[in-house]
Amino acid sequence: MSAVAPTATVPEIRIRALNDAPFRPDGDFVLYWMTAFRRVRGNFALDRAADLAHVFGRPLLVLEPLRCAYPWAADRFHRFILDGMEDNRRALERAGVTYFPYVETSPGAGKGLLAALAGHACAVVGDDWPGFFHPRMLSAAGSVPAACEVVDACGLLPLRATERPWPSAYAFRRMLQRTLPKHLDTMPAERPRRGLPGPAVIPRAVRKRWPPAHGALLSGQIGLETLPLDHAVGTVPLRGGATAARRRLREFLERLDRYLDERNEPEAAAASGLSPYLHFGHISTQEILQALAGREGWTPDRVAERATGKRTGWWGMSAAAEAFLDELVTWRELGLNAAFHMPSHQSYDSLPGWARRTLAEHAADPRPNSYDVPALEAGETHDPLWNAAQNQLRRHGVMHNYLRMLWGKKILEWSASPERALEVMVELNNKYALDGRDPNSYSGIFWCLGRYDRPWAPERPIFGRIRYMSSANTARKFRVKGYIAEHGGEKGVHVDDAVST
DNA sequence: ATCGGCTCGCGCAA
DNA sequence: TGCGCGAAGCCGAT
Repeated sequence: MSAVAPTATVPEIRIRALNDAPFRPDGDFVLYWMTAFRRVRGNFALDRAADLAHVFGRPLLVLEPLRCAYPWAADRFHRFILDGMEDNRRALERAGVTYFPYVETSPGAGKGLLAALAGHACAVVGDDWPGFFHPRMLSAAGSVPAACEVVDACGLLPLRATERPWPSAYAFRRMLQRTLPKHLDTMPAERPRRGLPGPAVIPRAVRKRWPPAHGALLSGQIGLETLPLDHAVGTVPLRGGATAARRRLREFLERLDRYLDERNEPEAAAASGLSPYLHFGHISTQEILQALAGREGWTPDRVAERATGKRTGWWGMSAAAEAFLDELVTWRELGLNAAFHMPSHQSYDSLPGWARRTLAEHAADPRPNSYDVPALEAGETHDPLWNAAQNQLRRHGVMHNYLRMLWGKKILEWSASPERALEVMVELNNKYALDGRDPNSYSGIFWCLGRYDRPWAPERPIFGRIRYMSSANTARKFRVKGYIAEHGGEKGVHVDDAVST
């Protein structure tokens, strides 16, 4: 099927057919079903849909749906996604592409919309994403009445460029250094293709049953009170969408030199803060790499010949840029690799053998401190640094990178079993973190339990040979007083937060 | 302040 | 088969 399809701009390896239905050249439009890469720039899936629309001489219709009944659905995620939808609405309007934002108003209301539109389409193109509910959703989507394919716009390395899960960042990095160069010269488009026929006509019956979301909902003039969400989780004072992502990227690059020495300092705003935007697909790795390249005067021919697996020296950029790229590319795509190749990556059994063994040997150790979920959730433990980190997560939807590790280690220490610790981490992270439910969130959580890590001595209670971390040592190594003052206790609540609840 | 040792499994060189 | 090496650690010795 893809033999008749043009692949001028999108590499074949990123395209996957979900069924063997033939293209329908006399369809009314090509449908792009946007669910993971919620952006118009740097999006191979949108590029592919636009290529097909061009070939068939038909309009492109972009459907961006938002369900309300997925696990942990809550105001903060809805608001963040809606911000992005408003950006997409504007950008597609400028490009002359028809945009259909759909926001479910009751659980399951959106069921049937994709199939109904597919019935009129030359082809359906969707987002190939290995995390959360996507794999199951995509395998069901193959039954729509049209040719349906999904495109991998996850990162620099196509998911299908590897054939197995990697056990360590070091080995994965060495593979990347060998493999990435041949993928760096194919970049997605910087803006949606112009000049396609249009507008696409959405059938009346479809508009009637699934009315497009009101502009005032996207722009925030209408609130989320009427939607069936967990309103108790609250919103966060962070704007979503591609425009905010781009602004954040520019700010980050202005202070990139601080990244090297200060990214682990809880009180320094040295980290990129891009994780929520990457999670919802509001910005692409390629756009970030291009911005770095511009700042560093870098071109792909600067990469080293030898693949050593070392963290620095391969890209041929400044030390700070390379440290950031190791997060953005090595660690992020390592998480995607796990999600893609290990359907069990969210289950305890996917931990390495040595980790499960040592944790099992200490499963019966007494737990001097233990807290139930409500106490943890509210940040009411004996540990002020941990409480501050948890409060930051609950109120802001993000947590400082270094403290995120400590946060997980303490949950292991305070839980009745490592399996229970995993459940609690997943619950709190997915409930409150904007980048929760991301493959990277899972690799971060599993790292706390030994994934991608090695055993450490001495063998300790509860942890066994799992790497141990303590709040006392963290306080010794970094400045944390201001962080605790800012996020600890009731007076840490900001005006923004008070407004949001 | 800095250093080594602790411990396991991998991937590569031999 | 051996060996070097690893997301951010910890602890005690110097």
